Amino acid sequence: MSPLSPSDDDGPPLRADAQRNRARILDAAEAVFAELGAGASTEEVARRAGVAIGTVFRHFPTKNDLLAAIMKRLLARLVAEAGELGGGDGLFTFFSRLVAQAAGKRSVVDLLARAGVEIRLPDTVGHLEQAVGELLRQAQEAGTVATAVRLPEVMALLISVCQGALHGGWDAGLQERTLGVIFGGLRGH
Amino acid sequence: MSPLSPSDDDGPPLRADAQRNRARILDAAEAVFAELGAGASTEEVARRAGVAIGTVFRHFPTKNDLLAAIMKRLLARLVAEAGELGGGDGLFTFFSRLVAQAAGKRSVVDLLARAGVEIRLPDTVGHLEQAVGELLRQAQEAGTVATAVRLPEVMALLISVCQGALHGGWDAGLQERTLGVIFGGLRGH
DNA sequence: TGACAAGCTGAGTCTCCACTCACTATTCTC
DNA sequence: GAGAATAGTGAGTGGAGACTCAGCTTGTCA
Repeated sequence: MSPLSPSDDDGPPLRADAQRNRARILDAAEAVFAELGAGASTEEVARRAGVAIGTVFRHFPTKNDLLAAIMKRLLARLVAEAGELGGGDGLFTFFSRLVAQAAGKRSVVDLLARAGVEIRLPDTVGHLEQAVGELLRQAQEAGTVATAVRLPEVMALLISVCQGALHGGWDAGLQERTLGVIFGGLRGH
Repeated sequence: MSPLSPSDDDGPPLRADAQRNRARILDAAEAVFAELGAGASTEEVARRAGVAIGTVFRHFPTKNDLLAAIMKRLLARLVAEAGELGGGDGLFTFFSRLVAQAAGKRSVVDLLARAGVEIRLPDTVGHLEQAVGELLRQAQEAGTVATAVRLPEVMALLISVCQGALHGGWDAGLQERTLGVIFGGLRGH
């Protein structure tokens, strides 16, 4: 893994054009990887962003760095989303939203799956676990989730169901029924 | 997709050495893809099988054909395994065994996920659905699974949980607790 | 056992893709 | 607005991996 990518560290601030391009590249990469999976070429990202390929590599020295940067944004968004939920149904809502996203976008899941393997993002992943943990706590307090349920299996289910939704191309009905089974299991009865 | 691979069609029977090599290639491929995922090189498969790479391509004109052949064997085994189970716990046992396999081997899941995407194996996948459907029917008859549960969500959960186990590297305890939640959901209370 | 078909071999081709770098263009600073 | 620093460009490099094929080997069958 390269050292910190520009705009992450505290080095000299980026030039205006560089900031613009960096944002364009991130957006393009997110879209491209969402459509084609993490196997999509860096060239395609550059084309979509409207920059030369060299520019992509200037900002993200390796393809992995680019993936990591996207992953970080995605996770940060999820954490934010989780942070806004709560109460008895927060955890369930979070599950549903994640799955709905996963069914359409390869990136979320393709990347989620890589966390901890090729990409190291312990902090951000930790934050997500923390946020989900809080949702779990609130749900258990409200009595909508059995107290025997622990965080690791909730995370495991979250990842599983995203993977499944992605690969299986679930429609809305199947999503609902599948989650229904899991929610039943979480409730305990 | 290429036409039928040798030994699937009814053309002239394979020569003895060809049969031997075909079997070796399939075994090697299964092992290699299990370890390294479907991205492993055909060269590695040839090396492990102790044949030249040309031989692999003689038997399986494209890498996809090779993957399809392995997939077919894997699914056939799963169907056979499902066929031997039954009663109130058959479905649960099947789930547990699949997940236990998935946690160790990339192939099962990596390939399961591709069914219907790159690889076309409608018959065999259909057979698996049929076999799982029978397990579901028996479990519902025995009262261990709620009657509201339908086959599609069972398949969806099966695939999800395999994906999750694969990517997350679950240990035995996590497997058990995660499946516990799902089993609870299937039971209905 | 000889002859022919079937199968095996592996160096070589082709394509794709991550990544580089010498050069040019833009922005910033004073 | 000029000079310096920063950023952009895109043809080029290197490597990996799927797939081919001309020549050699082996099994089969009369």
